Amino acid sequence: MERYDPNTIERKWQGVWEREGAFTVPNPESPRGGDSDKKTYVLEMLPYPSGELHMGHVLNYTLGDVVAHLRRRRGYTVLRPIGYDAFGLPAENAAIKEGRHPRDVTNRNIAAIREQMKRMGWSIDWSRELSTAEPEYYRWTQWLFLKFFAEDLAYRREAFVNWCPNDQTVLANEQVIDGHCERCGWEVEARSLEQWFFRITAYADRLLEEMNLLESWPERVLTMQRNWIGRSEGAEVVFRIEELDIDIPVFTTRPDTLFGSTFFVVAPEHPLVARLAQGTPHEQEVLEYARHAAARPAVERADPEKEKTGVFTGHFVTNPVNDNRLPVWVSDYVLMEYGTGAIMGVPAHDERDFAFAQRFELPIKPVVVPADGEVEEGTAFIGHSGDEKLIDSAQFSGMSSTEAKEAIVEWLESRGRGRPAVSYRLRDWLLSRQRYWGCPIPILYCDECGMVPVPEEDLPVLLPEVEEYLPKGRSPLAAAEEWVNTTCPKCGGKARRETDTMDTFVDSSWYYLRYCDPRNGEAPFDRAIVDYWLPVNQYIGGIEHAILHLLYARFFTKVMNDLGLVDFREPFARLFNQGMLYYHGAKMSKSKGNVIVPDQYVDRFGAEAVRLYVLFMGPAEADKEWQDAGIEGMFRFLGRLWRLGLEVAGGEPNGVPASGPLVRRAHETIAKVTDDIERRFQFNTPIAAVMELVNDIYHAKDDPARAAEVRFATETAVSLIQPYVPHLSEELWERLGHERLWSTPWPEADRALLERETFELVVQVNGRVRDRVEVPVGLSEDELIARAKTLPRVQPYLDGKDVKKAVVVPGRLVNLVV
RNA sequence: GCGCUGGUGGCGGAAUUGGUAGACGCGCAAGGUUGAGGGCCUUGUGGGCGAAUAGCCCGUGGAGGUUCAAGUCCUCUCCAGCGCACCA
Repeated sequence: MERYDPNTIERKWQGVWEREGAFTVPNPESPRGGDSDKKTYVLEMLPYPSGELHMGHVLNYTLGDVVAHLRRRRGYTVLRPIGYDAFGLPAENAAIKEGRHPRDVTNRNIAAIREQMKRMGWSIDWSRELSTAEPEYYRWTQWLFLKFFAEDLAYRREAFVNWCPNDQTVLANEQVIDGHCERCGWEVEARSLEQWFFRITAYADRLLEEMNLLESWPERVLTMQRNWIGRSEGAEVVFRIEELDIDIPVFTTRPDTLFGSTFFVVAPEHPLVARLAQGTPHEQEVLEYARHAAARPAVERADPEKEKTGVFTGHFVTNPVNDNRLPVWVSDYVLMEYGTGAIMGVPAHDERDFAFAQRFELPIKPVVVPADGEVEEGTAFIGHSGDEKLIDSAQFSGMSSTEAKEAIVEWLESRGRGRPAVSYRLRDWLLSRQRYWGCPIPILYCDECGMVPVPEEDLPVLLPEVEEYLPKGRSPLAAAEEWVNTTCPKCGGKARRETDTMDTFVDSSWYYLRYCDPRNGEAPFDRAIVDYWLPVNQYIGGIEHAILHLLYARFFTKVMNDLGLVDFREPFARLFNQGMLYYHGAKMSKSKGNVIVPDQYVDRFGAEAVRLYVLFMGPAEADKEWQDAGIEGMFRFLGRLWRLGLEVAGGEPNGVPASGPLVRRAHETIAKVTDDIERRFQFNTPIAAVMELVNDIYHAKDDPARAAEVRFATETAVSLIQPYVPHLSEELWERLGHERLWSTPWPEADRALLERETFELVVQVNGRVRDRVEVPVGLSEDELIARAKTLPRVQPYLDGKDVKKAVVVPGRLVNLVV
């Protein structure tokens, strides 16, 4: 018999698909009238072309491929594009190392990845392929930036920013992990620099509220985003320094504890620090402390375990609720970036303030007590119920915490000393980078006109050629003098170009829209086409993008909705995070050197054994350990299916309508596979189900009387496994005398055949299984109990005992309680 | 410290609504096919007692509980992974 030769089969069908444009999907003629109920946009996160495709990608794209194939065969028009997140530091670093242009490195990597993807046989519409580093694409990234700029959603300001001394560039907050650069692991410094920001904080509430528009997102991703946004309701309370005639507001979530405030703290970076220190005996000490604190590494400063530090300024603020004078301190446990950069110290009810008060022997004054029970000694009493009672708080004493919050803020508001306020942990998105390989920011600086956006018709602002990519703390673009020096489009005078480039997360915040209309030269996309395809029905990617990419993309979509560019507010209706792959007990990563590249396995077992194995390994969302032996099992199964297919194809095509137990098994398998993929998003169990069917067929295939059954069941197995192994199944389908399985309607389970005439009744005595017996369906409960009692293996347990109770689960079991 | 997710044979895992624990695959063992090996086909394979393909007992990290019935629900606890963590 002809051997199963995956490489020949795979190459053959990949050629056919390409020639026939099997997975190319044109946009609807009139997208506005398109039936969006019959479309599916399946999207996987676009790869960063870092060199090679690894098994994590293989899992990601194979998942999407199964969904796409199934959807197509169920009558949907499926959009399934691919592209490359092509700008970014790794290509630039590789370029520096190899002495080549980042573009060459990137294009070489893209070519390699494309080759690998084609070899895997994914059903991608290659006509929509895009790269974010091509001028045809980044032109529109710049265009969008200008739209944001016009709306004041992109702005420039001097700010303390995260600076990575190794990569010589700034980082967004989201790219700093435990005070270290996400990419290279160096300790991040705080530096005050002029930088570009997107005003994502203006959308904080909508990013929270509009989560309810999402159909199906993992709860943990939503939680992570909620935590990241960190919305806190509270009040702004204005304290006053009489002798300096200045008001300092603070933000607090606990206005009910205002009477317990015994000190006041401002952040070392607070703009009033210098004035507070001026002329006091503490001046030198304060300024020294502020300078020192600002220069401290962020990691060290942010460690809650370390002892609190701080200095007294010599000044006092007046507490607006009781006119108490509170000493003003400077301490680095107060952050300039959150709230107002100043706090009221309430040591009795805040752990951090408690620690500070203990360190500097400041008074601790409890003003809230539990409704019942005792306060633990030596800690701050927080209280979470809201029922806690106020004491020593003037007219508010006796109120519950919840009542007092409202009453005190109201009282303050009536005196102009406070108001309700909301604070967020989320900061504006720092988007400028001092690196070469990114999208240039389309802004000019004119001596006369100031900051001037590049006119739309002058886009794209192309990346200039430079000699040297090595970062030196300023953008390498600054060296391209001819490019930097230009004329002002407003006044015609001298102007200089912005030399920073954009964070690559800007590029990937809208790529899913460009796929809809990738060759549009007039606009980033046609609105009607985008409105037809979006939202993405199923987005698939790694959990590592739970915050960064997904939050940014949601933000971009909301802004574009406000600008009238799109008519939806959330880009991704359903999100799925596949699990991480481990090898030899560790997360696969380049630095650990345990990345598995598919090629070696594709060479030996074919792409389809690899595709099958990544899905068979376990639940798609779970982290899993790659095992070489596992893939051999898949190869064996495919060989088994191959031989079965050839054997059946070589037999008589049987026109007699098939019936029998195998036909029923086939229909049960159809129901299981369809339900598992479509409803349960479970990909491993359908494979097991088809394997079971194949095993059953093997037991019947040598009986000539069952040839029709065997043929039907075999064809069903081939059809059901097609989304997983489209090449092999296509080949067998052809040999079985059919054409184009990829566009053959997905089989439907025959309800009538699923109905059974008998079932196996499980008989338990006192909850323990004692026997099983095949009985007809439709027996009454009493009849089932009677049948159960007569069973010889059950009888000994009933001997001489009364059956006190009998529980019947229809169609399943009888439990006799004695 | 707080939050989330998970813990099932030698291994990866299945068990969908509280109803037969261990599907399917790997590994291992036996038989068949074969000149041999590989491959393929068939059978067996959670643990214990047992000659047994007779039967019984134990068994889903641990301890309790609810229930006729618990891998599944509840309480406590241990372990692992992930997220957050001076955010007022």
